[in-house]
Amino acid sequence: MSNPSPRTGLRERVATAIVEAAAAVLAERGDAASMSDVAGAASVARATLYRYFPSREALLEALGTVAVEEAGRGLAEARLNEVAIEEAFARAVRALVVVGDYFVVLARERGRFSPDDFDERVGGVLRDLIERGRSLGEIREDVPVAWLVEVLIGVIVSVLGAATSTGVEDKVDAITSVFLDGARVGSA
Amino acid sequence: MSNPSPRTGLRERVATAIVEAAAAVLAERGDAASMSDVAGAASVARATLYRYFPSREALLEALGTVAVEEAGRGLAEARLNEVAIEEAFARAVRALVVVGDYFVVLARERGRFSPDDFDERVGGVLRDLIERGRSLGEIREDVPVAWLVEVLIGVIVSVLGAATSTGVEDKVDAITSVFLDGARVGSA
DNA sequence: TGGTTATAAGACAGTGATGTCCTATCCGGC
DNA sequence: GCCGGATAGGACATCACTGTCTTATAACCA
Repeated sequence: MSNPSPRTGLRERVATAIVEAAAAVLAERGDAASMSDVAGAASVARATLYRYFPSREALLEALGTVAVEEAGRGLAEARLNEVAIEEAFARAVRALVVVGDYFVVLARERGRFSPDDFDERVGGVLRDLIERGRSLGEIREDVPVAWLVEVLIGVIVSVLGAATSTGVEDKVDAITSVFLDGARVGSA
Repeated sequence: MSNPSPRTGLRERVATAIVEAAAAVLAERGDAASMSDVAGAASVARATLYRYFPSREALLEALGTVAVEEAGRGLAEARLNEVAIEEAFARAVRALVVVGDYFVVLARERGRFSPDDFDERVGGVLRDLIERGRSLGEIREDVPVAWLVEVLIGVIVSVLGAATSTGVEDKVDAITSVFLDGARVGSA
């Protein structure tokens, strides 16, 4: 009895596998997905799913926590305010694209759980980035910051949903470039 | 008995009022909204709601049909291929913004009902518009058309969701301008 | 191999939403 | 004022999902 629980390693692996499956299923089918769907996607019996997460709410919360954690950590590690605006946007987008389905679910379902955490660690960071760009004269001021934040999130989610099997950098480049410079061919 | 059904005028009015309420509720709460929520929002008894739409599925389908119809009609009447690209995008965006909550629900829930109708009357039109812009050298070719279509839809939905109580033209201008030229301050 | 623990599979009750039905009431047309 | 259809409000069965539990089996560790 040296360890409090002997198989804590495996347990954590299965837990993350379940959350991963939940993210995939919820990203695709949205709220309509049931616990059976999640269990099936995770190749796990429904009872096992409930052993790991005592309720649907608990699973959703865990998923949201992981998503906010990863997105927030990625954004924090990106040192956005230490690089030029364009590079900062590229890093921010990359940090969120890497989160993948987790971020899609988070963006869609934020407000139902932990809207404060999301705002503090993701929304607020994007807002700060945009405002820094404004103060440098690089980001337009004729559109409310809140709209730009929503648009950026929306563009990321759209591309993540539309992308079939492209590499991460392709998506990051496309999102960053379209968000910053639009769909029109630049004069450059 | 000159008319097949005497109160057909009122009936239609109530029906559209119900669908309107459904669009508002579903746009805000998503799939989580129940028939009771819709009935409440429409200020109608639940039984009455079921008299007009025999099932939730029927209500959703009616909502989707109206949304596709209005969006498709607006796009068709916009004569997109008779004006310059920028004006065409503005008209397309306006046609979809005017649909409001209907379009938000449609964009979010498309694929669950009538994905073909949506593709034919909305998605395809946007795709054609983008491809015309490409052939004119005005729209970038380094991002897949499908992505651009999704991004445009995503931007519209994002702004519609973020906008508090702004006028339609403000939203249209912001969406069109951000989609075409991005969030960065142009060199112009 | 033997003992321990997680798991799969399924039965089960609780719950909330769906869809049906009924009755008193209301409202528009005469 | 009167009448017919529509509505509000609520009771009711049904259904799907949730969450709990049991048992036989499988996986793991020593």
